[in-house]
Amino acid sequence: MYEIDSKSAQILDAALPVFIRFGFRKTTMADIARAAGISRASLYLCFNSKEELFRAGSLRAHSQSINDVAKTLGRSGSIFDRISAAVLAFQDGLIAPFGGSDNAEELFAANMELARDITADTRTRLLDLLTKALAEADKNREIDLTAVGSQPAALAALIAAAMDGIKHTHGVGPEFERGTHLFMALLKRATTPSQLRA
Amino acid sequence: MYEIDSKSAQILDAALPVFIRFGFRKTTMADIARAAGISRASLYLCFNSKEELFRAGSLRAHSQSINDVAKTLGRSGSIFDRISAAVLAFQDGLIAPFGGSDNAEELFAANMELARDITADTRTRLLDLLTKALAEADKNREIDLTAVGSQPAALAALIAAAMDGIKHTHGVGPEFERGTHLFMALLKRATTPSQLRA
DNA sequence: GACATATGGACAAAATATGTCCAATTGACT
DNA sequence: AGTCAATTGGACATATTTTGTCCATATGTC
Repeated sequence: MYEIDSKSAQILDAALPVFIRFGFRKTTMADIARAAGISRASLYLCFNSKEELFRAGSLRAHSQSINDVAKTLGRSGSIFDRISAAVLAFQDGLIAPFGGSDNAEELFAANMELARDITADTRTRLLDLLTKALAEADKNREIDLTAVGSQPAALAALIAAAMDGIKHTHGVGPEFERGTHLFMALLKRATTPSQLRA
Repeated sequence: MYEIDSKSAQILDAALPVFIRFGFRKTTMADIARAAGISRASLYLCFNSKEELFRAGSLRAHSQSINDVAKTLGRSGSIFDRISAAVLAFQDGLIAPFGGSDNAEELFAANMELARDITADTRTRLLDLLTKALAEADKNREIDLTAVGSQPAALAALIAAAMDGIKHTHGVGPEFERGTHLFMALLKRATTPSQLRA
């Protein structure tokens, strides 16, 4: 749906570490051009402004992450293993690169200012993917949603919300992973069909 | 000799991490004021310009380091153990804080531009301290400089030069420490008075 | 040669930073 | 309450940097 030629992609890849290093505000188009090994004039041939470039970068990162999620959900394995791996992949792609940076906050704020829609769209798509995966697992009797009186979409929303909360309080390190696994274990136990339980 | 009131010191301590994070060029007086928890107006009461502030910071760092060197050389122990510890202390104080930063190069360049004299003075004082320590050890017969046909000042200069070289090629990590120890072992073996040798 | 693409440099306009100033505020001390 | 010194936000002119645009000139590629 979104097309990005290889030149633009190369520029965005070069721009990311620059934004991480300096933050959005202190990063100049000259900084990015230098990092990408091209002239400032050429840079403006691809992106009309720093805002546009940043949006493209955000879109690229979000697209890659949601792509990873779809791919991960499509693998074999139990539904919760796949969801767990997918959610971790999502965080790895979108959050981890900024996690260690002093400028993470400022960059996140810039993203909310300039690319809120992209972030919102991506979240919608994430929920969609989770919902579809849950619905299919429900149909296959791998899980039993009636046991918790819920619908796939509602459960998908809960999972995403819980991930947000865990990320928020536990950070993005290994603690996040542990929290995710625990949450998934709870979810698995709660939705295992009764005839399969011990 | 150089007086710095506690307020200025507090400001400089707050400024250091800011310079490390953004580099000299991208750091603004507003950034520093914010980090120090004071107003920009107050900041200008202490330092008349960013250059002056940077010089004061450089002076502070160099003074602290040379102070550590003097203290370390004054301890008990063999002359080479003391010199080794002193040189490591010098590097730790002056280089290590910047070592990990992406902006180390730019900051070093800024220092050479704005505070070359301070750096040169400090080096002179370092050589002086080393020279005095070596001369005393020579007088005490702990070492025998005639064995290598040298004078304290010349040997001190060699040590400092070697440290520079080791830092330059080995970096500032644990490799620097290893290189330093090896060099000191060589030096010790070479200058041990013959009547004490195996 | 024709063509598309990249470049350095120049440029005005916009945005930021610098350094200075002052009236108002704060808080400690008498 | 009154004095004093220190700190502040905000205004300000100036200087510097950044932006976004343009073009004449390379630098290949077909």
